[in-house]
Amino acid sequence: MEDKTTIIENDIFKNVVSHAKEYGFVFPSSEIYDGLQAVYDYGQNGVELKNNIKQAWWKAMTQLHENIVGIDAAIFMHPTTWKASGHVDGFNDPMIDNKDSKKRYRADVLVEEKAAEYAAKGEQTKADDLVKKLARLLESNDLKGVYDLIVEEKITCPVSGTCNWTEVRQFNLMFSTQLGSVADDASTIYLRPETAQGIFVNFLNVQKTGRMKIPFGIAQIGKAFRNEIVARQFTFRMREFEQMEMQFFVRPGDEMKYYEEWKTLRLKWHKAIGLPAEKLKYHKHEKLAHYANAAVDIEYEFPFGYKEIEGIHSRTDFDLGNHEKYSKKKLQYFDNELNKNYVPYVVETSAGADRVFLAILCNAYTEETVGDGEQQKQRTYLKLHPALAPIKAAILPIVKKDGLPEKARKIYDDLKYDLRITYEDKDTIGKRYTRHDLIGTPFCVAIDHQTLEDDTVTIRHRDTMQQERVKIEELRLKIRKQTSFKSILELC
RNA sequence: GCGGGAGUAGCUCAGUCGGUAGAGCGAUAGCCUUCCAAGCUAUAGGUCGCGGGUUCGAAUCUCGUCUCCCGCUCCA
Repeated sequence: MEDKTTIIENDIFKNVVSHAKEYGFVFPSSEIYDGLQAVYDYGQNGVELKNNIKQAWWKAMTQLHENIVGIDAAIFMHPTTWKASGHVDGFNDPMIDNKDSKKRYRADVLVEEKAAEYAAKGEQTKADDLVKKLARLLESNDLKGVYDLIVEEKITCPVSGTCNWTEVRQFNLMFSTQLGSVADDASTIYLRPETAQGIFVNFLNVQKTGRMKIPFGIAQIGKAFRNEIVARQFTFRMREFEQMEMQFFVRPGDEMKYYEEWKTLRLKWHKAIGLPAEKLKYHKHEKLAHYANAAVDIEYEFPFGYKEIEGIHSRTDFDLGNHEKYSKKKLQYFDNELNKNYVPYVVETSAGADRVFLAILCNAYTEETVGDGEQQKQRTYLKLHPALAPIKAAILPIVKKDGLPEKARKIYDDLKYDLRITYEDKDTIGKRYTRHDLIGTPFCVAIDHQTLEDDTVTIRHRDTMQQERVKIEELRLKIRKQTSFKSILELC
């Protein structure tokens, strides 16, 4: 029973992926060259949808909170940034696999365990030598040396008991590149693995120039890059992805209060953009990252299971504190009420734009059987929130003659400055309705012969297929009202 | 990284015993048409993922490689 459900759900996901490609939402990157693993491009409809999601987030953050402002920091940052953040040391692990048990280990951990074994047996010198040797090899990035050491020491896999190892590979989280036209070691920099650090290094700039008073937040939307061990599930886990992050700076000791507040507010936002409450849940982290003292994920029930779409972390003063240490610049705030300086604590909300996009797309994808008996047929459409839909309305003359196209063009030209709309007169009206259902256009405006007589048109609603007749002059207000971000923001 | 499955037109897929590739939908240009993809005509689109090998001949057999999917592993 459960298997059957999984299969059906996987089919639905496959359909969503196909649909995303066929209707211009998401294409595999460099597809003509066979694609590039875990990299995807957004197509003509995808970019509109994604931009709308980002706007809904940006407005919810900056427009609705007078104490939150936005920035747009560069992707390139000073290399020391990543030492301070812990990314350089924390995520450079040498990995090794045992070919018999198929288990993967941290190579350095295997050697350290061996050393501990020696120590336990009272061979302290031997243990110390081994640890020193390992440190030297890691220092010089000598992976072959680490492998040789493991073989030399006859370290076996605890599961298979064999010494049949693969070579030692480096797991590098960050992508590196060269800054400047002359390549040398000194100019190696990283593509940022998270946007947060761009906010932290600008903490004082924003606080001072914006005269921000704690508590306050800095929001940012931007690309981030990570090498993933396994990159899978379509756009869910990509090497290049976009984050929507907000760092909220608070008085030390207040962090749990704001952590709870943002936990609630962020869930509300996901509901407001159309994700159903029953498919959203919190997932509390038991194991915390090096920088956090509390962490929770907001998960959405994708066809392939509950997965994280946003993380809310209490990051303490870890980041600002470390940047103080490494930069030797004081990153503190003078609190008038307390009459003292301190390094603020940080509550982070970090949503994946691509993940929210995928959740919205999965949720919107609807296959329905409509009609009875012989008339019964399948209908596929995207039930997108009107404010998020790539195209807000299609302007369609019911036939391509009798002056209807001209009349429709006039309406289109009049509305195009206010609304993202399209004009189409190819094919029967039914086909055109269907085409727009498939990309989630909420409204289709039909111009018929009656229009020529009394300046009224019909509006056909995507979800219900119901039509209403309205005056041309009412169109603008009516469509703008229903596709405006206000309907989302009011729920945030 | 390991194991399993797959890759043929934009999409979904056929393709027999090895004999130089098809359908449906979609697209394009028209015709017809007053409301939900279904009428008519025409057209475009594929070195069968890529590269070797076997063969007179490979979409088909074989080896390698790349990409995707499922499971394991790892993960902030």
